[in-house]
Amino acid sequence: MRATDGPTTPLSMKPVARAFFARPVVEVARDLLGCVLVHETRDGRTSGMIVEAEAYIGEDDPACHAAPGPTDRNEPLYGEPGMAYVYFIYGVHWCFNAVTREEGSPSAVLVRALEPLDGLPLMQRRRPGIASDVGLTNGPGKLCKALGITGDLNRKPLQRKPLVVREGDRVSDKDVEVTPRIGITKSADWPLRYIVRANKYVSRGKVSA
DNA sequence: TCGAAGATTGTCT
DNA sequence: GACAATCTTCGAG
Repeated sequence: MRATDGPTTPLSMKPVARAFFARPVVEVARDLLGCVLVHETRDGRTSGMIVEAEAYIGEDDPACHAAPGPTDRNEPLYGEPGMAYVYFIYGVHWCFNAVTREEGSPSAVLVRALEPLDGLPLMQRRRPGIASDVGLTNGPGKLCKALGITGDLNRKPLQRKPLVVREGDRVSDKDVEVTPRIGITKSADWPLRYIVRANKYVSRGKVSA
């Protein structure tokens, strides 16, 4: 299945090329599954395999931040594909996106969940009280906190440190599941959420008790 | 200048 | 299952 049969480490994987992001956003979202997000800070390195991603399709998508047209906030969406778009939400959480480009349309992929690989102790330090590794990164706000991602990384290229997306093992089509997006009110039924089937690190949106 | 909404999460009932 | 926390952004007046 994944990188369990070799000495593969995130550092031995090469960063994904900028051209990877200069494609239709739905293709990028699907292909990001299995890739590895690596963040290096002075505290150490944390990384995780992307197991859940959502596509936001430019100005024609009511749920996309670009829907109202260009503003100060969504300006990164109109910039170079392959950049980070990090924004603060609900006054509490950071969310990480990768900027893509679909025929000139400002679009992005929201990374919603990771399977932790490197720096587990550091992630746990950043998220005190979380005993299980599953709970560290199974949500967009959670993974940003675990990896130490903040607005400082907004508009930073994802091809070089400190924040890098590296090539991982490609997830086969039969292991990819497509569902409606989570946590939004506009065009919420559009099937633009891509997840690794049966992966326990995938978020569940509104968690039911 | 003011008010409302938001791509979430954790806690309480 | 329901709701509060907390703040940035944007549209309206």
